[in-house]
Amino acid sequence: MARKPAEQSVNRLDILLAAANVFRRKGYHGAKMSDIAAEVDLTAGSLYHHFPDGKQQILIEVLNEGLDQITAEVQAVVDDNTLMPDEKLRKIIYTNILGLTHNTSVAAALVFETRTILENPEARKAYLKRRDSFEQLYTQVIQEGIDAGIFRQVDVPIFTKTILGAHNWVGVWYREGGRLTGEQIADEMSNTFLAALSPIGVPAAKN
Amino acid sequence: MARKPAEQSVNRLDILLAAANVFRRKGYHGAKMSDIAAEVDLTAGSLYHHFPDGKQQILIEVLNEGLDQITAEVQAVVDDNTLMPDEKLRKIIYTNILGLTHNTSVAAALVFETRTILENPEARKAYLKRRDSFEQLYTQVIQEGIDAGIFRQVDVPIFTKTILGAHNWVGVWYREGGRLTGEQIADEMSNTFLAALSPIGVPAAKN
DNA sequence: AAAATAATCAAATCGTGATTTAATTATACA
DNA sequence: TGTATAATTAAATCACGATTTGATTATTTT
Repeated sequence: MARKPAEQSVNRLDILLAAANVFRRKGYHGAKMSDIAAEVDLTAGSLYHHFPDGKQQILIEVLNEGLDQITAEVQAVVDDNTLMPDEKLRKIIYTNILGLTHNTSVAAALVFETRTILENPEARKAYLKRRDSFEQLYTQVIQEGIDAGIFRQVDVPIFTKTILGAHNWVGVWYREGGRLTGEQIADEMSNTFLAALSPIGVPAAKN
Repeated sequence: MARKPAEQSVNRLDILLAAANVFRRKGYHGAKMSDIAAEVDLTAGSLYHHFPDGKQQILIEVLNEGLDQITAEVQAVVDDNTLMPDEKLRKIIYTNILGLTHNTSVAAALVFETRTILENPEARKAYLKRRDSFEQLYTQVIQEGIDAGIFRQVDVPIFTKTILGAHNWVGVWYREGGRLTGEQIADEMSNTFLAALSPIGVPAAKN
C-alpha cells in the first residue's frame, strides 16, 4: 500500500530555490526565466502560473524568505536569556554563518541582489525594515555586552557592519568541500570577533 | 592670453568613472550604454569610438583600474620596511578603507560586478590573478606578525577574508556626509582587527 | 466519471538595448 | 589653408528575453 510518489508538480518553494541557484550563477539580470524554469523542468511561461507577477516577484520572495529564515534563527538565540552576551554573540555568529554556508545560493542573493529589489519602491521599504531588524539583533547583543562590561567600548554600528560584512562575504567565497567546514569557519570568525571585543586586549596606541 | 578651456572631448578615464557611477546605481546589466553616455554628454554610439569592444570591456577596465590602484597603494605600505607588522596592518587597513570611501562607485563595482567579469574566460584568469595578489598582501603581513609573535595564531586565509569582507562591505554602506568620516571608520576597523590579533586577549573558551 | 480547477506547454507579442553604419563636425598637422 | 584624423551623431539593425495568449493535459472534488 505504498503511497504514490506524489511528486508531480513543482511548488513555489522549489521555484524559489531554483531561482536562487540561477541568480547565484548569473545574477538577477543575467538569469533568464527559461533558466529558472529549466532548473525545475518547466517552460518559462509556466512560471507565471506560480508567480503571476513575474521575475521581480520571484526575487523579492527569495530575499524575503532568506532573510526571514536567518532572522528567525538568530532571534531565537538572542531571546535565550540563559546566555551571557559573549556566549550569545558567539552563538549568533555561529548560527548566521552556518545559515549562510548551508544555503549559499540564497546567501549570495542576499548580498548581490538586494540592490535590485531596492529599486522597487514598495518592496524597498518593507525590505529595509526587515534588514534593519536583523541588524538590530547584533547591535543589541553587542551593546548588552558593553553595558555589562565584558566587551570593550566600540562604535556599535560600525562593529556590527564589520561583522555583517565579514559574514556576507562568506556567502560569496565559501565552497562546499573546501579546506574548512562551515563549523570551522564559524568557529574561527567568532573567535576573531570575540577577541576584538575583549576588554583586556586594548588596541595598540595610535601614532 | 588665457588658454582656451581645452575641455572639448571626453577621454577614456572620464567614461570609466561615469560607468562606475552608473554601475553603482543600476548594476552592470541594468546600466544602459545610453546611461553611461549621458553621464558624459555623449550618445551611446559614441562610446564605441573610445571602447570598440563595448560594454563588457568598459566593465573590465573599471575593475582593473580600480583594483590596480588600490593594490598599488597597499603595496607601498607593505614594502615599507620601517614598519612593524602591527603598524603595517593598521596602515594597510587604513589605506584600503580610505581608498574605498574616496571612490565608492569603483568600490561598489569591485564588490558587485566582479562576478560578471568572471564569466568571461580570458578576463577571468587575469582578474583572479590580480585579486589573489591583492589578497596576498594581507596574508603576508598577518603571517609576518604571527611569526614575529606579536599576533596570536589565527587561520590566516580566513582572517584575511574576514578583513576583506568587512572592507568590501564598507564600499556598500558608506555614504559621504554620514555620521563618521572615512578616517574614523578606518580607525575603528583597524582597532577592531588589531584587537582581534592581540596575543593577550585570548578568546573565551568554547563550550 | 463528469465538472471544475490546477499545471503545463508551444507559439505569439513586444519592447528594449547593445552594437553597427553612414554621415557630419571638430581638431591637428604639415 | 587644406587634408588627414579624431569625435561625435542620428538612424538603422538585430537579437534576445520577459510576458501574454490560447490550447492541452492532470488532478481534485463531488
